Amino acid sequence: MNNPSTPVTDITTSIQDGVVAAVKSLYDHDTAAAQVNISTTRKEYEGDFSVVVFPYTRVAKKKPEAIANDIGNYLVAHLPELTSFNVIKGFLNLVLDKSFWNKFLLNVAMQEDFGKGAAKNSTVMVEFSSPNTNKPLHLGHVRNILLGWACTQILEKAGYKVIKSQIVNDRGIAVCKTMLAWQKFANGATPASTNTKGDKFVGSYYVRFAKEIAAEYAAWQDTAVGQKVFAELGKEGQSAADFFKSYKDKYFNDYSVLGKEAKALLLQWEANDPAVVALWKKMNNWVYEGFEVTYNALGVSFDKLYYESNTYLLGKDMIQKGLDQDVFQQEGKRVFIDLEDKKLGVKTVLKSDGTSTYTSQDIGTARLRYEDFGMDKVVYVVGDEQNNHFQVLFEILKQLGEPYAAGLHHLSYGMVDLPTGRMKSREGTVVDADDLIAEVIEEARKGTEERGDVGAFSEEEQTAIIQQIGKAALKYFIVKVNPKKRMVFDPKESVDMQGNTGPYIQNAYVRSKAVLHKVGQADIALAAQYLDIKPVEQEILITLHSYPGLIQNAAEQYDPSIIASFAYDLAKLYHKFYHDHQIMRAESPEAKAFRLAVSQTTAQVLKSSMQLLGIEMPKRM
RNA sequence: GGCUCCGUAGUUCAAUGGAUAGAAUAUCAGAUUUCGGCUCUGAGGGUUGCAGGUUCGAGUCCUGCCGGGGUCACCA
Repeated sequence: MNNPSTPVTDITTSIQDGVVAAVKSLYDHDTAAAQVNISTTRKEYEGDFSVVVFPYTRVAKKKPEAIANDIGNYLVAHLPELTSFNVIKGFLNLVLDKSFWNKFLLNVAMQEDFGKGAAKNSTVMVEFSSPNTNKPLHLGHVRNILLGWACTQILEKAGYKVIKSQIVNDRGIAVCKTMLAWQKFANGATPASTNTKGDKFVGSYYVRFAKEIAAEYAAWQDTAVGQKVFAELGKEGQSAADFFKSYKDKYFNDYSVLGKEAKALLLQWEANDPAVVALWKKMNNWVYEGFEVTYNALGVSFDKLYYESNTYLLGKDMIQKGLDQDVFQQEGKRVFIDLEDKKLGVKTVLKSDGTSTYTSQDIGTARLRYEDFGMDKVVYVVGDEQNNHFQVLFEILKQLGEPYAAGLHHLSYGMVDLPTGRMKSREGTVVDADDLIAEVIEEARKGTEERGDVGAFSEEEQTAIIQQIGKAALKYFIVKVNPKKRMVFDPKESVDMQGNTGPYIQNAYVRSKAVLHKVGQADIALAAQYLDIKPVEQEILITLHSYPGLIQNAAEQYDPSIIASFAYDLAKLYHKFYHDHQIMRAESPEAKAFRLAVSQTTAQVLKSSMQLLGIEMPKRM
């Protein structure tokens, strides 16, 4: 039963196993250890862990209190770590020997890699960020990136081999619109010549195209052709404005001069026209340079990049395989899958001209990834508006019998709203990622200067600390929310330093480090003799004890918010501990040594858990 | 309309089917302070959208409503 990642130390599994044995021995009934309901004892009762015994009333045919007594006696007799128990209703509260906690702290929690799960011999690819090359990153991407990054860190810590990847949407009509606008209106300007960040520079031409075509469209509406179209196709009683609003796409395809040029560019690109491809490469590289700056600011990186320009034609052989296996149906050149029975509708995978779709691309890309890495799990970090797409994709890959099909997961997250409502590009309420990062850092700078407590450091150190604080505020604010929930991002609250925030946790870390710095390292031999563990100290130990299990939970559920709450709880407890107990002038040398060990471990675990969220700890604040 | 996710203090968020639903923030009251701003202590604040059901036990599971989001493309 001894899992290498959780040696003797994981007392909860010992208790669960003990309960299984007790139930077998007392009532001759088999239960699974995982089914044993165990939790930490609530503060108002005596004990460390509690077992809920209600589930055994049926097999024992006794009152819950009697069962709890039976099992309690059995456990105390069989588990040396247990000293006593008490029973309240159906709850069996178990009291552990103080030496258990002492040993746990000194022998287990203090280990450098505490929390690290046993190697799982399983490779998981996490796909996140996955931007378009015609738009700079915004607040929505920030949530995606932070969630994705945190997942990679958590999975790695849990014992998986992790590949960080993104697929760049670098082709298509939108990209051609941007290129066209640059050709027509830039006069050869570059990011360097205009001193503009590359992605912003390119993005501005995408916006420029939208403006130009809107003007073109408006002018066309007054022409004889435009009026004729309205007269012929406009519905009874429909205003010209309403009609032309709904006619926009049709106009782009059938009448627009700019639209025609953009489409011609796309055809040239697909035909590998050297001049077009060269321009495309040049502009995309500007974008990548810009993205790199933002990724660096957020502290994320990737192992493998996929480009849609390389993958958009993939998947045809998979489609053929699916046709051979009768997974897909065909109608002329069009290939589709009928998933009505799964309530997922009918999805086209190849269009009637035989060209690819989003679905076929993703089928091909999944296969390519498997050939590249042989992973058995893939996590797609993508917004919840694509739930249907991924359900269909996963179902198809399953029916095709892909070996990794059982390990596919869509980490679907909700949109980020502003207090004023949804972000809308048309109304200019989109929060730019770079602006946001700059803003939180600026706010951190103001806060730090007001308190004036980094004055002793060099300019360089101050800047580093301020950046760490600002980024922590932003990252923690976003990642503490359960991913699947739509969240409200209040810029004001995001830079708060008080309460349930990143800087608050950083503060606990800095405080514990300062204690160690001032008072010295823990004397382990001396600390081992301290058994009069105080309630707050005990709470810290119980919290630390839960860390490895929570990492596994967070990895299984792909939910970084679990780690965020853990870090906050630990920070809060440490602040309280610091407030309640003397360290330097502790009542005994043993107590002092023990409290230093608590401080040291808390510092290390705070750092470790925040690192899982992509948050750095400053040296001082 | 079909499918799906969400609905918890004023607000933003917690709560492996377990004990009296918790934090933060805002508010109020004290304390402290050169400050209406920083810090500390405390208080109030809830029929967990509604109605049923399952269970020893439901915020959590099931059914039906109500409200909100998303999605129902030969776009990506």
